Amino acid sequence: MPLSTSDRSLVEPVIRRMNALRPLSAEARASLEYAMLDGLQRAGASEDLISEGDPVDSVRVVLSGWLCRYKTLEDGRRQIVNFIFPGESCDSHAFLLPVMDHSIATMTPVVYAEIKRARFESLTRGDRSLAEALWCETLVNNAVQREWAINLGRRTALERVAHLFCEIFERLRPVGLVDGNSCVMPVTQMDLADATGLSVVHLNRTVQELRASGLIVLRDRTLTVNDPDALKAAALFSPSYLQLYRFS
Amino acid sequence: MPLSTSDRSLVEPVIRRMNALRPLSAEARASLEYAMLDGLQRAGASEDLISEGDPVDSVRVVLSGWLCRYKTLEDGRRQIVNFIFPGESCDSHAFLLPVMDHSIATMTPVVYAEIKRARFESLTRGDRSLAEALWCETLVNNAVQREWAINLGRRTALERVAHLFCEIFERLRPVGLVDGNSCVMPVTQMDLADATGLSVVHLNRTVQELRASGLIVLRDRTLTVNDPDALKAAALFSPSYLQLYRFS
DNA sequence: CGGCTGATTGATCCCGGTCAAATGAGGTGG
DNA sequence: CCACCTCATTTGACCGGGATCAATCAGCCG
Repeated sequence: MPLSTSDRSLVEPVIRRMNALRPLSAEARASLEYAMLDGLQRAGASEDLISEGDPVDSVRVVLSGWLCRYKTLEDGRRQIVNFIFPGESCDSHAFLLPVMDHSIATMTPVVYAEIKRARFESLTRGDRSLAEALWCETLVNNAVQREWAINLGRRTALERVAHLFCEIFERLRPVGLVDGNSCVMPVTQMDLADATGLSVVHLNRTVQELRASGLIVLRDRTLTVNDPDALKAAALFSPSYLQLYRFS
Repeated sequence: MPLSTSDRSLVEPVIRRMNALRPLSAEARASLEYAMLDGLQRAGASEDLISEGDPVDSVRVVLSGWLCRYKTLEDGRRQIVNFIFPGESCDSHAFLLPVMDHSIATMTPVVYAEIKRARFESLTRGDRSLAEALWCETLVNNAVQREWAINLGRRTALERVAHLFCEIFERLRPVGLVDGNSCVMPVTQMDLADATGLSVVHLNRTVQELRASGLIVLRDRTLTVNDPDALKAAALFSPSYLQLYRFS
């Protein structure tokens, strides 16, 4: 479908984020912007963009909406291993690993830019700043993944959910998606359960425990945290792994 | 301490591994080998090589011994988030992220090569093949980290331990540390517990369950798996995430 | 109004944690 | 060679966090 030139403002946060990860040359910035505008796509909620085992033939950059990376076991058990938020990219390893080891699904309607492999390679060939920014993103991603491991392995249900909420808040903030003490929470409790390694039932009870203790307000797909420090304390949350200083 | 020229054979597996990840130019290979031989180090068991929050000022490549990446919570709970085996490197992000988000400890005595940041940068500046091999290593690492997430979040105790054993086997094999159906298992049950998110007591009982069912023999720091397929089935293990085809 | 999806609640069970003690297996010094 | 210490493995008893199963409730949409 046709997209207006006002889409430029749509890709701006991506450029800003990449540039914060690693300073981009003016040319890299321009050609990235152009490539993104060239490949704008939309997807509905609950669609698989790519599945485990699929060949990787393009890089996707998220402009709006929430996605998740997940893996499943043969018998249907499912674990969301990470979220993907606006400004982040999906498959920056397009040309290094041939097939996906996990799946990527939309959790909400999504707008993203798809850059084909060949084009992406020509983007990074000439200028190493873009490749470095993407590598940097991979490294931050890796750090997030490690934090998720300790979350799943060693935190209690309450700590896990609180920690996830803290992380979501801090990751949405630099892209302007946090408004005061609130942000949208457009996903189902089933998704939150799969992200925290809990059953839906117990996730629900844990959310209610957080509500009862006054740590969160979760209503109408909106999460409000009146006392962020209290929530962080309950979650044993320390944001250093997110490398946020880069975005300030 | 002085190291003989026979150390060349010590670094050879590293070169081979890097080359499998991404073909290295002859110069890259030579200068990497030289840099490693120049920075050989030893460490005893149970030492922290670097801790969460420390600045990263060098890249370490493991030549022999087992290490682990771990994170801890304020109250002492500890999660091993990954193992590091011979041929693998520790901090390939030396020049992109300034401080460690996790700690790295030896689990056995270790020999490694330390390449200082400045030297490392000059290694990658001239030739992009080495940087790409390291990026590739980071990506594989990332995939392993995701598998650990589903291991911790969705597998039962028995599946987790079986899965860890399968992974150890497959990661040791390409560096020649698997002998038939056996490999060394030089770590304590406490370490295995911290890697699987279990308590030591329950890990012990799970190991005994694996023994009783005939899936493993674990004795004298040696792990033997007589029927690898059976163990893989019990673990719901599928090795694709390890990208092993590269090493065959 | 019926059907669907997601949130919530209740009852019950069991996997895995916790606490505590016993057993082994080196290592060391007398 | 033995006494002793330390660290790792193992076992037992008990408990509780979170899973499971099932039913109800609340929107939302056609």
